[in-house]
Amino acid sequence: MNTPIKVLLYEDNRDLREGISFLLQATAGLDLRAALPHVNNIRTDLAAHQPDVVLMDINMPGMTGLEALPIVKEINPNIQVVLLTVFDDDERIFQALRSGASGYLLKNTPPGEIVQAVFDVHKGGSPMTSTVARKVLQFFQQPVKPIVADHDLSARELDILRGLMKGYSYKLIADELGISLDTVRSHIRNVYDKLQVNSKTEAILKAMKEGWVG
Amino acid sequence: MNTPIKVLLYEDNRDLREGISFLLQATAGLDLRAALPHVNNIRTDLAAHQPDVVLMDINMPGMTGLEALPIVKEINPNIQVVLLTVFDDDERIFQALRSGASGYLLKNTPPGEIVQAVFDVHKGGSPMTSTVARKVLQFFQQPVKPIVADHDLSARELDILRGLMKGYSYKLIADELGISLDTVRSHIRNVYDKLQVNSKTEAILKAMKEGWVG
DNA sequence: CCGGCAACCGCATAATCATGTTAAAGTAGC
DNA sequence: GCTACTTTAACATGATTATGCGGTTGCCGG
Repeated sequence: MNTPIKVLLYEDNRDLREGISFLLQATAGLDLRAALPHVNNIRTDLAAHQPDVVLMDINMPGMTGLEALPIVKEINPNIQVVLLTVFDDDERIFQALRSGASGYLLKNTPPGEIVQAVFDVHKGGSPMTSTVARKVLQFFQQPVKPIVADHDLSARELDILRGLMKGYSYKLIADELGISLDTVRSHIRNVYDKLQVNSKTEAILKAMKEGWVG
Repeated sequence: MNTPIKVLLYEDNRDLREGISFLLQATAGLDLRAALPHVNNIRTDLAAHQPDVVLMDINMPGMTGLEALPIVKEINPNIQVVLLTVFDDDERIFQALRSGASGYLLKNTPPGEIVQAVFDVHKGGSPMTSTVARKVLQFFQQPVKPIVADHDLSARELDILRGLMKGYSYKLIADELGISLDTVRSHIRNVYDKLQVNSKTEAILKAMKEGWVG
């Protein structure tokens, strides 16, 4: 990999922009194509500079980095975008990640690591401030839903419900569990009572919305 | 934060275990309580050492780190667990994250960073090898489903399907759309054909799985 | 020991659903 | 104009589901 990495920087704060620019320029292997104060001409910028990596502040006058991100990924999904921001609220982070950001650094990140991050994303990594990473992880762990509440369903009744949620007919469920069709009916009746519904569909929808099972 | 961080290390490979142990012991601010070759007595280990951070290999004789992880989080969710492994397959990673791992390092991580990772998790971060981080991010981005494709369902057919997904009966759907019961049947028939299913439940489940639910 | 509950089973009836067949009116494209 | 597809609709039959009203076993805790 001898060709330098083409970088585009967006940052409205002049001091910061020039500071980071200086570092990027001074780093071997990087080719800073432009350092711009706003992202309003993102399309022409991209066309003109064909960057490999875009470093982008979120909060800028005019279009924000969050708005520009989908445009970048739409034009060329191979461009790696690293967001640079002072905000670490969940909403912004997840929106950024969903839109295709490859990295998310807080502005208190040491300059050296910002440079490192450029190399990181370019070789397939995802530089993240540790607090951001933690938030992402918590997203996976949260499936420990707060409300495992009521249920009231017995083990067998859950078996039956799971059957329903697989799209099975009563007969199939009966076969699967090795019990009689009438018994399945029996259980289903009780499930309906407890869930306060009166059809297969409602039961399934409720079960899914409620989270438990499946 | 003056009290040292209490660390527990699990690693079956002797050389590695002793290498990491040495580093941890030599680091100010860390208190390596034990370095064990297997995780089979995890409960008593935890009780005896009250660690703040657990470094754990995944592949060990007897119980694996992946199996031990939920036990650790169950006993004390405040214990930060960092997994240390040679595997980077999606399955393992996501299982680990779901089970409550706070960090996930590949074994080619430089020893110095492993030590750094201990401090990281302890102060709320989530050290991750960059390739792992990337996989995690891709998880968020994938909702940009490859195919919004086929459907093939007409506008009216979608109306009917939405009715089903609200748990409505044919009759209710007919009323809602101001058409006859038989017409609803007609549409449903076509929906079933196009979705390759043959029951309300299957149609709903398929519709949800296919994503265009809302 | 007994009452309560989970799990099992049966029979019966009405409602709903699945499916076949057929067909008219409208819209769109060739 | 002809073809294709959507939307509407009717009639019919069998399958499945929803409910009602019974039962018999066990097991558990008071």
